[in-house]
Amino acid sequence: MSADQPSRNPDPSAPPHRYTAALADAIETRWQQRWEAEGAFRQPNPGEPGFDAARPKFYCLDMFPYPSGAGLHVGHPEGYTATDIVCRYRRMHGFNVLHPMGWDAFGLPAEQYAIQTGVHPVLTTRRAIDNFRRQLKRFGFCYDWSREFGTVDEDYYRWTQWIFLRIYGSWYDAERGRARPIEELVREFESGEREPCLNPNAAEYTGAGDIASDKPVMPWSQMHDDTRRMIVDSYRLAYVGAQTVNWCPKLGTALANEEVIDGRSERGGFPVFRKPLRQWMFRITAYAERLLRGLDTVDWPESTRTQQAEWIGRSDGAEVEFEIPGTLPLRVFTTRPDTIFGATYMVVAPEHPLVDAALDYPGPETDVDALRAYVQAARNRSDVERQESREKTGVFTGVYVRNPATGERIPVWTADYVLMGYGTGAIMAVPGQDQRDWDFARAFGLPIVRTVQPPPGFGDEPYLGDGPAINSDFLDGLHVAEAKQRIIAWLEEKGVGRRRVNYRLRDWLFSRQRYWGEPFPIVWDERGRHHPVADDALPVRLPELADYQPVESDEPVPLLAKATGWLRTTAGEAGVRTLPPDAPVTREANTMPGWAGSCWYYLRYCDPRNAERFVGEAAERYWMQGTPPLRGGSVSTSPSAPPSANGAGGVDLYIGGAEHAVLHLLYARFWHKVLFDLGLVSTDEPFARLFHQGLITSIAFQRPDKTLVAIDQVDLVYCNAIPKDFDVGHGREDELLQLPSEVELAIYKAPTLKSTTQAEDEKQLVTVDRLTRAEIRWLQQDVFFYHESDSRLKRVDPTVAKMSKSLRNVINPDDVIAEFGADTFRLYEMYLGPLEAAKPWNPRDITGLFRFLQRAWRLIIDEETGEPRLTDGANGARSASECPSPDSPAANPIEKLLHRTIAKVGADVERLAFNTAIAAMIEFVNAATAAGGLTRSQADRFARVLAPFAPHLAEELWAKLGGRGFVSHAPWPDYDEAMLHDDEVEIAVQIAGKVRAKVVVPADADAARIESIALADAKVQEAIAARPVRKVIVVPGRLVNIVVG
RNA sequence: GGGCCUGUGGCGGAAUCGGCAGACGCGGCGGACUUAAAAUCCGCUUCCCCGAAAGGGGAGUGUGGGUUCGACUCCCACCUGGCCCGCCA
Repeated sequence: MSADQPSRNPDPSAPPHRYTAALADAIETRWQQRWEAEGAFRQPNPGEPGFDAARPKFYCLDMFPYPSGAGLHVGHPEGYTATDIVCRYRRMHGFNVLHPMGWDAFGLPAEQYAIQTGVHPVLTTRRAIDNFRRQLKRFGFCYDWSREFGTVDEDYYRWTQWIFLRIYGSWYDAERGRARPIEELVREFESGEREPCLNPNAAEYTGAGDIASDKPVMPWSQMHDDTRRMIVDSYRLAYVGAQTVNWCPKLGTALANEEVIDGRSERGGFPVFRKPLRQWMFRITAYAERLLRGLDTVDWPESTRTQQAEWIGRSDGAEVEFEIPGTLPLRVFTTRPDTIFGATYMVVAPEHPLVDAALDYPGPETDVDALRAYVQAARNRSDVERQESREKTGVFTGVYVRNPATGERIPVWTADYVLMGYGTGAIMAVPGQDQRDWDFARAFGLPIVRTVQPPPGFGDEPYLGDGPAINSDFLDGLHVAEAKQRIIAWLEEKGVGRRRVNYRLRDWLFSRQRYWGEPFPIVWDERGRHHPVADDALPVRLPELADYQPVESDEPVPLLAKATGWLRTTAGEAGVRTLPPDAPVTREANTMPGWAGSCWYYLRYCDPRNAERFVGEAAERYWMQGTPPLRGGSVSTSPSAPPSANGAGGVDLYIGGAEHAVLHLLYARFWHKVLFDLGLVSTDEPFARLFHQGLITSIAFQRPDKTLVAIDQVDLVYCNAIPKDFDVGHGREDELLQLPSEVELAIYKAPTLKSTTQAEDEKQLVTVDRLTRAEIRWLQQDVFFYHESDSRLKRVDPTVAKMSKSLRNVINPDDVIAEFGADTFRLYEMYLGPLEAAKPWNPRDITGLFRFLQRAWRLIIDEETGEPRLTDGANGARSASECPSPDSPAANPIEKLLHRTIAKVGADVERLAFNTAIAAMIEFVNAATAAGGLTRSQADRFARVLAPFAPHLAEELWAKLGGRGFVSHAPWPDYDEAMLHDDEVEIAVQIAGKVRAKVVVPADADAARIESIALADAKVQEAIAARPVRKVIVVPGRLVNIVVG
């Protein structure tokens, strides 16, 4: 703690052993050193010395941080404190606890920072990690730091690359519903068991709709090697595909849609083009159904499961073929095949092959110039731009198809509201039952036929609801669900359609043109074919690069292409066995995206130093599945062995932000399922229980027009003395504050983000009587003002806002720890409110938790001597003689309350309700203080209850009380169930729903007895006032409700 | 446009299964201690009305309806604030 930091209680006259910030700092750093020196939280693995197989396991994971140069913000310790409390609590219950921490350190921000400052990301990342580690250790979190690693460590990304190769070397067997090694596919082709044709389920081939149905022209053995390769590659779970991206030549990189504004880059304003780019893709779509179904097996927040399900976006419908005379049919996907009789025209995406065909071989009605102009304009527009305007645009292609249901010839249009990336890139337009089709038909004068009868009085708009079919031949009268079944059966019978499930999920674009990421373990030969680097040649190290400025180019050039010495090598040098050693090769110069490292880090924590395997089998099984370690050597896991029997399990508790609800959690599940299918991990899902901590927000101020005011941009004033019915003129911008004439304002700068008690010269706004100079305090209402630039005083309202640099409302955890200590910080964040809720940081409130720790300390420790001050057990008893044996308790209310506190805190920790657990401890300390103190046994047990929350203070108390070892290792105290119940309870008596009296009844009284006691009560009789009693409801232990006539 | 969440004193929040609304903390007010202040300790603190006080009465969990002996809690509609997804056929 630096000397100029403010600290609590600087008063030298305070007792020498008061719990001050300085004492907290001394206690906390001392215990942190002892924990570290003695390896207090080191958790051995099965088979290691000190491992206790008799204990149950608990794997509790935090989302590891991206170590930015800015250091921790207050959101990090929120989730980390929560898991820390649960881990400490479970450890005290005798669990083997795996509680690791590491660094998600590859990624864009470090690289951007390097570009700006010229400092290499290796250095900035190392510095940021050191700072994060220092900050986290200062919180006293019980991580097993011996398991720490970063995703940038060669020992780690070596295995990230290894897993990539496993995915690359796998295909998804749709019949068996799981991934298998690619060699098994090749064997099936060789044996003739499987027809050697392109993968019919490959997204990159289904768009056009034709290739997939091609039958093989020759057996596998006679195929050219390149043909075989193309077929095999079409099955790989990692494949090279062409994806249209936003390409910015000036920045030399592809940009996300969010980074492109009006066709220019958000940063720099450089032009951006849509360009197909050769990219590594993951066939995550193969897992769509598994990823969807798995959501039912995990204990996750409902909202997150819903979000993932919607992201996957399953829709059930049909694929229908519309005949085009003289060529292949146009295939569409629809969720409403029942409306096919109302399909009056077709629309294809501007990128659809049919459009190109129409341009190359225009029909008599094709307006080639208009079509070409429209298509070019549409293709160059980004998705974002396409969505900006809902105005329907489009051009007729000149092509007609035949509606298989009506037999009618209907026109094919192209329009950019149809997307090439979904379904088949073509739709049948049914304006009668679809808003978009309706709008389009209206705009271009196309016919509208209703095929579902709308309810009477329905307006001039498409009808999306249920109703009997009309104008639909044999479907007429059927409701939607039944009509769907009937028409699908009909389509299948006619051979022009089939039932089909479609997913919104797209394949995962996995390569970036950046420097600061994992290199791919792939090389390209001279003929442009990819080859894997052999497992034993890993890692493919990220080359040193002095210049990581983006490459300015019209053609995509990944940054690693600058490392020419690294880039061009030979197969032997690169460790590629599928080519002769002297064959020249070019390394894959793309890098993996930031998500890669976080897809499997939870597995590495189980066994982070393993040099032979990405995670040891026994360790993985023990921590992920809970299966006891197997004796007598290794288990055979042939890659093709079926997945282990149940596959249930995963990380027991995973806490992190909801911003990862979809991407990280979906990507990690995908990798995990591939590893599971290959028999490399033992569970089907990685995270059994997931929880999101809420965002910690801060304050900002809002002008009447709702614009936000940064807290230091204006001269803020804090006031709690405005008369409550005083109108401060909120409504008009230019209205000045007008106070009654006898009042003048004394205005001081407000200490908005510091605790008010520390502010000495930063006085609050007060109102002063002009005659007497006396301070006037009317009421308890917070009113805030600021000086506008014209120096007029105006009112602003405090509001909740995200912490941001621009609003100057960011809290630095280091400052808070310096002022109060880590234990207070931990308690404060946990006391703020429910863990999952968004909560505003209010510096004013921190002091309450600090005072609680002070009272807890003073309850047990004499502030003069620093030694325990304990009572003989008569505390709270009516008299010492009534309480013969110290903690026995019947007559000792503090003992009873302690039992209840132990029970309450334990139950609350289990349900992650830390705020109410802390409230219970505060109540206990207050009651015990009032009662005069605790016995040694009570103090001992209380220290253990406090330990998960304020571990440093608890260790200090424990040591002073003569406890052995660490309180962190002490068992959680027991409670006596009998102590939780009173002999007598006070229950409320309601007359007609209003509480009119309270009566005391024996706790075990039955309903009839309670009723008679209640009715006998004088107040009750008075309230009934001789009205007839209609009914009496008795809820034992709660209340009596008397219904009168 | 769709989906999800949210709304309780001056503030953060509590009420775990439909059963005494406001636990606990902050802030505020009053008191003790002190030359004084800070710190600490004690008491009061949802609002309104009556009362010197003890006490009594009424209202009350965003708004309006409903179910129920009883609703912060369940149902319907609406409003506020927030988050997510968006022409997904």
